[in-house]
Amino acid sequence: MTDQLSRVFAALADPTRRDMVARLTEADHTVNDLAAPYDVSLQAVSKHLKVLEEAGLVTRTKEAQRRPVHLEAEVFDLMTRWIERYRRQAEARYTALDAVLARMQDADDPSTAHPQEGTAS
Amino acid sequence: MTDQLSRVFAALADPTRRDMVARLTEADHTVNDLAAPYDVSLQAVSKHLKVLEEAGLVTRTKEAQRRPVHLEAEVFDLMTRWIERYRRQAEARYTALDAVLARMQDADDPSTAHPQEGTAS
DNA sequence: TCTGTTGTCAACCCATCGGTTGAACAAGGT
DNA sequence: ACCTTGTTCAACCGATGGGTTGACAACAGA
Repeated sequence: MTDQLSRVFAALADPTRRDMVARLTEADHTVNDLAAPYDVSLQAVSKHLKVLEEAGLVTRTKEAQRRPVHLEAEVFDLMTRWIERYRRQAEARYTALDAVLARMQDADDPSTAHPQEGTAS
Repeated sequence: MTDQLSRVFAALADPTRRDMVARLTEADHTVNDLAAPYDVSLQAVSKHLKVLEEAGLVTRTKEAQRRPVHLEAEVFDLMTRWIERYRRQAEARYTALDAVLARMQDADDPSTAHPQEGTAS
């Protein structure tokens, strides 16, 4: 799980981290500030922040002894690009190719099983 | 991690599973079919499929002894809704409030250090 | 300089994840 | 009734994830 896209998805798979991100859209926050609503230790929150940071979702600038956390919204684009790309493709298939697929399944031939690799990056 | 949104994000945090989803946008596939490009066991792929299914990303209809896997693209909306909501919020803040923030920083007064709390759910 | 605040690092615990192998099951084809 | 094909279940393994506690670093203010 080295690529950024994976890290971003993984980061947002946690409800606490999603909530943090949501709150960070309103304003920057210090770690303490950010930790307040959750009933976990400050260290746990610090870990969450580290995950978000490694995903590129937030940055921390050290300002005196407090490190305000700042949201980097551009990373969202990484996800939306991925999602939109495949969603559009899927939708196209469901609408225009509906009848065609039905026919293809009808003509399904196990011997020519074609794993369908395509680009599949 | 019980909510669907978390499950969807977690499911897509794995490159292999993302690749499967990508390929499923082109056409439905059987498990064998789907497993072909990867050099992991068939059982591993079956597990991945289970994860995708529990996230609501795919459905399997038993047809004869093979279980064709079908992509459910609507779940994508769940993510895009979440992402777009907060991205728009973040962007609004970055653009409209840019100057305001700059001025606030300028007038920065240590005694009124204002952690910027706002509503902070 | 001593103290309090803010945050991180380190070690540990337990649950989950992604992978394996081996066995089982279910539905055709012959 | 077989055997083959397609797929899943079960048990296990090492790595990772989210949580804890305890110690420590860095700076502000007295």
